[in-house]
Amino acid sequence: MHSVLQQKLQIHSKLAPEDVKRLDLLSWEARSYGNNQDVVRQGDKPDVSAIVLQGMVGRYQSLPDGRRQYISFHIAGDLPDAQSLFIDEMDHGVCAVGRAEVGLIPHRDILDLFEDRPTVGFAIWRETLLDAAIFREAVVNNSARQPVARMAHFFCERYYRARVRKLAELGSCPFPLTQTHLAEALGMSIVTANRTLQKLRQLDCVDHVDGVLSVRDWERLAAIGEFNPSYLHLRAPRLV
Amino acid sequence: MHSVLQQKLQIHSKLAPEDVKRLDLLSWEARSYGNNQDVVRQGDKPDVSAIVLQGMVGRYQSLPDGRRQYISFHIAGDLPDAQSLFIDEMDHGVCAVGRAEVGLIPHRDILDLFEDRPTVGFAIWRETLLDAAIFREAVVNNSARQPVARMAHFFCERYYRARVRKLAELGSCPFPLTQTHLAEALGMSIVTANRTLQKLRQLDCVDHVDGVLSVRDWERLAAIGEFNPSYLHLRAPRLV
DNA sequence: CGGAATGTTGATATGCCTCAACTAAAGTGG
DNA sequence: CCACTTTAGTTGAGGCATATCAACATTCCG
Repeated sequence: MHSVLQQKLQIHSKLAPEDVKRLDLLSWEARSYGNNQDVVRQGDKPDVSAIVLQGMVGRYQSLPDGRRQYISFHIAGDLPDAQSLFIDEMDHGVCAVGRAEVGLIPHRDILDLFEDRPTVGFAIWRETLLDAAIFREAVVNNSARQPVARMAHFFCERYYRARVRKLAELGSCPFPLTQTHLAEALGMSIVTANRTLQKLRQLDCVDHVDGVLSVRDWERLAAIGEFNPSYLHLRAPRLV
Repeated sequence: MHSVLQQKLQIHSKLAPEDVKRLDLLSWEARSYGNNQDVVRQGDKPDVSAIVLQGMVGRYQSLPDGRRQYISFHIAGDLPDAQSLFIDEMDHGVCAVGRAEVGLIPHRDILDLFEDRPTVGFAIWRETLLDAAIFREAVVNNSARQPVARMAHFFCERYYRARVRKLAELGSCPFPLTQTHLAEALGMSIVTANRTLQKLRQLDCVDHVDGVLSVRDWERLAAIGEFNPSYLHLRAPRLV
C-alpha cells in the first residue's frame, strides 16, 4: 500500500477518511539508488517530489572547493524536496546515503489534491515547517556547540526521529553514514569526527559502527548533547 | 495602508486582484518594541503571527549556559513566525533588534483567508519555504566557511535581501546589529567577530558601523563570501 | 554625572585542522 | 582465485587559528 505517506502525515495532522483515501490514490514512480547517487541535483527544476520509501537520503550543498556540506538526512516517509512544489529551482542536492528507494510523485497530482482537500495541503505544509525547525536546530547545533556535544545532539535527533517513526528498535537504529558523512554534516574535519566519536564511546553512551547507531545511555547522551526534543514537535513512544 | 504584506508576497507570487483586496483587509495590532525586547518567547503558544512593520527582528535560541544563538534576521514585510500557524509551540524566540514595530495578526483571520483564497495560502507557504532555504544556507555558512568568508556571506545576504525589498540605497543598508549580535549569529566569539570585521575593512570591500552596512566593493565581497544568491530565489534590482 | 553597553587591543593556551602513514575491509578485474 | 585498488577507519605530529581572559577607550543612556 501507499500508506507510508498518510501514516507519516497522521503523526502530526488529523486527516478525514476522504483525505486518507485520496492520499492513498496518489501514485509514484519507484526508483532505486545506489550509495551516493543523486536523486535531485542542485540547479534542477523538478516537476516531481520525492518520498523516501526505504533507506536514507541526504540533502547537501556542494562548495566551490569540492567539499560538501550535508544539511539533513531523511528516512522512509519523509519528503526531502517538498519545497520544490513551490520553489522552482533546487538550491541543494538530494542523494542516497547507502542504498535507498524513492518514490517520485508528480507535482501536478499533489497540487490537484490540495485543491480538493485543503487539509492535506495543510498537513504537508506542516511537514515542511517541521523540516524548517530541524534546519534551525542544525544552525544552533553546528554554530554553538563543541564537537562532542554537537555529535551527541546529532545522534539524539537521529535516534529520536527513528523512534517516532517506529523505524528503530529500542536502543539502536540504522544510520548508514560513514565518518566522512558525519564530518560533512557536523562541520568538522574527518579526523575530528573520528576522535569525537571515540570520546563518545569512552563515555559509554553511544556508538556508531557499520551503519548502526547504538544508544547505550540515552539520558547521558541527551545531557551531553543538550538535547531537548521540543523542536521536533513529535512525541517519541519510548526511548529507553 | 496594509500593503506591506501584499507587496512582499507579490515579489514571488502572482495574486489575483481579489487576493490583494482580501489581504489588505487583514487587520493587525501594531506594537512597538525596544532593543532586545521579546516579541515571542520560546515555549509560547501564540494565536497570532507577527509581521515586521519597521526595523528589524531576530529569531534566536537560548542555550543552557546563557549564551544565545541567532538564527535569522527579518525586515519590514517579513513574517518571522509564520510557522506558528501550524506549529503550536515556539521552538525559538523572536526579539527586536534595535527599535522595531510589529503587527500581530490573529491566526484565525489568516486561516479563514486561506479557505477563501487558496492562492494566498500558497503564497505564504512559499514564503515559509524561502525562509527554510535561508536556514539551510545558514547551516552551510556557519558550518563550512572560515570566519572571513562566513561574515562576508552574511553581509551579502543582508544587503541582497534589503535591495530586493527596496529597503536599501545603493551601497548601503540599515543593519542595526552590535558585534555581539554578529558573533552570536555567526557562531564565533566576540573578539573574533571584531577582528574578522577589521579584516573585511582592510580588504576594503565592506564596513559595518553604527548599525549601517556599507558595501564598498560588491564583487569582491561576494567572491570572498562565495555568495550565490540563487538560494534566495528572488532577483535583486541592482547591486552596484 | 555615573554606570552600562559597545568596540578595541594584547597575551596566552588549547583545540581543531592539515598532513601523513598505516590497517582493515570491501570491491574489481585479470 | 588472487593481486590490486579503493574506501573506511584510525593514529601521530605539528602549526595555526580561534576562544578565553583581561584591560581599556568611547559612546550611550539614565
